[in-house]
Amino acid sequence: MAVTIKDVAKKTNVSTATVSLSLKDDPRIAKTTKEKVVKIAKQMNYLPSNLGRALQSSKSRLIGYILSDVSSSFFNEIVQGIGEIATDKGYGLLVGITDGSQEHETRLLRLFNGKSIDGLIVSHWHPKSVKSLLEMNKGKTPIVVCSNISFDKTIPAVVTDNHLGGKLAIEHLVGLGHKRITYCFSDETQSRYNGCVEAAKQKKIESPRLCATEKDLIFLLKSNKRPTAVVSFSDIDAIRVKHAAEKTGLRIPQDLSITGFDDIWLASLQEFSLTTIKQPQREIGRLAMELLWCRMKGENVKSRLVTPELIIRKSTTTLKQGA
Amino acid sequence: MAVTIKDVAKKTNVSTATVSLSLKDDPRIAKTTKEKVVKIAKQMNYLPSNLGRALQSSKSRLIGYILSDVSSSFFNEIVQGIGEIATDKGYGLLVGITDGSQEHETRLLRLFNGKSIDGLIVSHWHPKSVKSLLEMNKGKTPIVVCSNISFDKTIPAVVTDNHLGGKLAIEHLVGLGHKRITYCFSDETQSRYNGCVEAAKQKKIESPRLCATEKDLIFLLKSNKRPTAVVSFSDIDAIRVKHAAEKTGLRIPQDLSITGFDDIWLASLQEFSLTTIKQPQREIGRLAMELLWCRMKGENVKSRLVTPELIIRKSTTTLKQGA
DNA sequence: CAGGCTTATTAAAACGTTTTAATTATAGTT
DNA sequence: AACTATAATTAAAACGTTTTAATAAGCCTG
Repeated sequence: MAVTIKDVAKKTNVSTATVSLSLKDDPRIAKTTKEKVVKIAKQMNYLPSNLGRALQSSKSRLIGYILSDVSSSFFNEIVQGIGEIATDKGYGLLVGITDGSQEHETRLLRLFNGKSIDGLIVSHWHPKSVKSLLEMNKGKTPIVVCSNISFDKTIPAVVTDNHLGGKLAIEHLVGLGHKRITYCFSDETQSRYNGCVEAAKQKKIESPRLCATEKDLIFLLKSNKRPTAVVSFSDIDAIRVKHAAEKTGLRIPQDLSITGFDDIWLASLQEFSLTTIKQPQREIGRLAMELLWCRMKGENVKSRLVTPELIIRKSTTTLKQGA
Repeated sequence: MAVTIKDVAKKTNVSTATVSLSLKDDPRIAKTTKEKVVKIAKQMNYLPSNLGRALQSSKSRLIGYILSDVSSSFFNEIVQGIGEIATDKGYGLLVGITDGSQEHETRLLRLFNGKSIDGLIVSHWHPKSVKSLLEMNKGKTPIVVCSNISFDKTIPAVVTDNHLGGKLAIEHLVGLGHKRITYCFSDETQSRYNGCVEAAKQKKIESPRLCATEKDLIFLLKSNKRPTAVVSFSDIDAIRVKHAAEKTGLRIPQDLSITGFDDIWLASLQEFSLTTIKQPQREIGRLAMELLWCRMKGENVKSRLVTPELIIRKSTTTLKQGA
């Protein structure tokens, strides 16, 4: 149906080779022929089929992105960043959402493999997939990890400097006079909490306590040596903390200062006005794609730490004297 | 690098045709040969290349999805729904984010065209793209619209019954005793507002007033015939309404009832606890992909209205007597 | 055993490109 | 005029499949 290179060749009275060469402005073709071909090709609305090209070059000009869940606002921006650069470079972005299911994930990986993607960005993976990912990466499909954690030193990752993020939060709170700080809830990355611990040591306050559930937190908040501030693993966690605190009658920020992490859209809403550690998500996505691009060109690249930034809003305040 | 059908053929001492036929369990091939081929193919880890197939059949087994912005929680769920069904059917999902820019959009369309997608789902389009979309749809690339609005009767759409949604909101509020209701802010779809108007007429209350900006709303709320309830176009708008109301000293819901639309994740948060009209987003995505699938098989399909549902939370309450 | 049927297998073409190496045409030297 | 060097073009192969039509092999049947 669509017009092929043969059609153009026929119309121009020239071989397909000449058409191909002309269209990429090869110096071997005489200027006059080139012009004629280009003109007619445009006239016929000729668009080279990627399928043909892909087969010939065994490059599909497709890259894959695997994540577990788009509904977390966090990854939206990353997708956007990746898509932006991918489109710029003329690559299509094949998105796979695993929903956290390992079965979905292997299915996707197989699907992607069949599509002969030229590269893969991964934001989430099941332990069971690691082997096949490493294989792909060793083979012809370079991988870049774009997440909170990197899973293998042989695979470059774009990761926020979580350690620094933790430190920033603690330093901010200590600056406001806080001395007893709790860390909620999860600890996926390890390094955020570690950053907190290190900063606490430097600032000579007691090491922040780790608290895993709302229930534990409420218990802690009711004790007589309750924390005056909470560092949360994420903005979402910060909201959980806020709810728990309000349940025990504490007001934010007068009675309890809270910091988040990520700076998702929510954090800036008046209701929350979360002081948080911002990750430049879009930039992270862009960077991941840029790195992948380098790898696809065969260059060697190293992992990148991106720098988080403290955003001060209204969920933190100076410690009341005598509290 | 990868093992091809030829490799398998060689190893089995049989032609590529036999391998191909065997692998799809064609009755023409003798049982014994079939078994041998299948066994060896599996042994060699043979995976047919989609590129080869695609070229041969001029079907890429790729479908495209175009939206303007993933960061709106609304579309996340839709992507998820589409992706789910697409993967089920063995299709890869090519996602394109236009960011609202028409330039991006044409670039994406071109890119997708080059990738020879077998179908396209569209959640957002620039008026200037309509012509080329209609062309694609007439050609070999069926399109399904998945959005608040459908843009052409020749293209099937999956759309929430917005008219009903508007009615549901009004009926709920009237049931609570409200008689003076304002509609905020945008009116993209027309039909939500129309639904409101119709329900108002049926319930014999004055027709809801349309209010386009926060400023106008504040002015209205300060007037002595202020509305006692607001129907918002979206959950996000509902939050804007809430802020505006609080700015003028009104409490939610005692002084002003508010309904949202969509039921995004945010709406269920304690801080907002929005009464809202839920759209089954994931289901919408799934349905869109199912329809597209039918169209790709050549079947004729009609647009589908999906039914919204009233979710009652705490942002609406009975009208105080004498207000 | 020639002729006719099945059944099993395969050669070859096709899909749309790109690329390499070969061919042809042109101009330039003696 | 014969030859060579250069420039311009192209034939053909390759990429990995599927499919169609042809061939080959085996078995009956009269």
